Amino acid sequence: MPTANRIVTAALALFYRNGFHASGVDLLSAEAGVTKRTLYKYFPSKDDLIESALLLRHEQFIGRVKQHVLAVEAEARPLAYLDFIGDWVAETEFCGCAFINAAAEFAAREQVPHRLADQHKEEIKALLLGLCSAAGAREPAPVADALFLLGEGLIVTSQVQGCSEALVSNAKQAGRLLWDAAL
Amino acid sequence: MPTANRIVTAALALFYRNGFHASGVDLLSAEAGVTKRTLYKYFPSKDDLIESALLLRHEQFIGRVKQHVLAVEAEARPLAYLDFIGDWVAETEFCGCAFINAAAEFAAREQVPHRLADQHKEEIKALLLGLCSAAGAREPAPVADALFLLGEGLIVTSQVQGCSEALVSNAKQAGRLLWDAAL
DNA sequence: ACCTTTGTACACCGATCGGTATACTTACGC
DNA sequence: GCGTAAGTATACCGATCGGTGTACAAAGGT
Repeated sequence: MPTANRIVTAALALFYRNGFHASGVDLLSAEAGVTKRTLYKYFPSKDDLIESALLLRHEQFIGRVKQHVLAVEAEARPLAYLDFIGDWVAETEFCGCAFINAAAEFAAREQVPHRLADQHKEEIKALLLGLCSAAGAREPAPVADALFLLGEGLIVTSQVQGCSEALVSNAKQAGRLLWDAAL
Repeated sequence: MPTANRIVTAALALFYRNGFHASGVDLLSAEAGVTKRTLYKYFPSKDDLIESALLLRHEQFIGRVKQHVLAVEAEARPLAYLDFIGDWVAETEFCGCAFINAAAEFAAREQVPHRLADQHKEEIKALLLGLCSAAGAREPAPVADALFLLGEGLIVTSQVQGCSEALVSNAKQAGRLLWDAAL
């Protein structure tokens, strides 16, 4: 694995687990198994590393969710999105959504991490809208938004309180009810 | 206003606007109009100040939501919760939920701010469950969870992407549909 | 009148922050 | 075999971090 990728991968993991401000460059380089000097050869500042880590996360995440929803027939894809979120929040390494965390730590909308979070969520919403439309919703936008919001709620609640099977199940049930009403 | 209250109020505002790690003690004391020395007379450490600020926030927030939902008849209270969230996220000073932000910055569950966030959300969920029960839901728990998740989704999405009228409206519509189905 | 409390002003502490300089090793291409 | 690029090791930079020591001004209670 090329050095730059090793660095950004390790950085993403540490940022995700530890937070952005709380992860110092010394720790980042140690975690990547490289010298601070090497890290700065590839990423001219910590801000650049944060940006690269979030871009990597975006690609990874979008890939995972697409792979999951495209594995089922078109009519089931909107609800498969909630299934995906439900599986994700149950993972032991789950630490919330990296982009929500970024928006929380970089509160100003103009800050790069916050803007990346905005774009990431926009892409997820667009994907979900397409799925709802293709699955035959009469009005795709309202149900796509509703499913998205249930997913976001599941993400942050699992982050704050830990994953609860009952909550995941209730979220899916609500999603099913909303989806059936949207056909 | 007593000095300690001035400090914790200013601290809460700054933490909420700026984040916890990003708000230094020098800035905190300046914002409170008080010397760093005075700040440390009332709060032996920054961690203590964070804890006090979050406790204040909890009291304020629970008070506001109760006041809002109790202003309408019992049958309308579950949906009035979503109305409250919808109004809140549209405020210009809105910076997300202070407790979700705290859980994001203090990722480990054992950290005090994260634990306070857990307790805060638990209290909100209990309140909502009571409202759903009193309003005549056949099974209060699933619909209470669903309304809660829609609210949490609305909070984080408005934080990341800014408040959108369409999104708020879609959240309320989904809530109405879920609530009608729960009677 | 006096003493205690409350707060100010400000210099200071060690540690850590993001980031850099210098000198050295290693490996690979031509 | 030699030059160049990649990476290491380590010491260092100024700034800021959370937190403290000290000396002094005001104000209130008795």
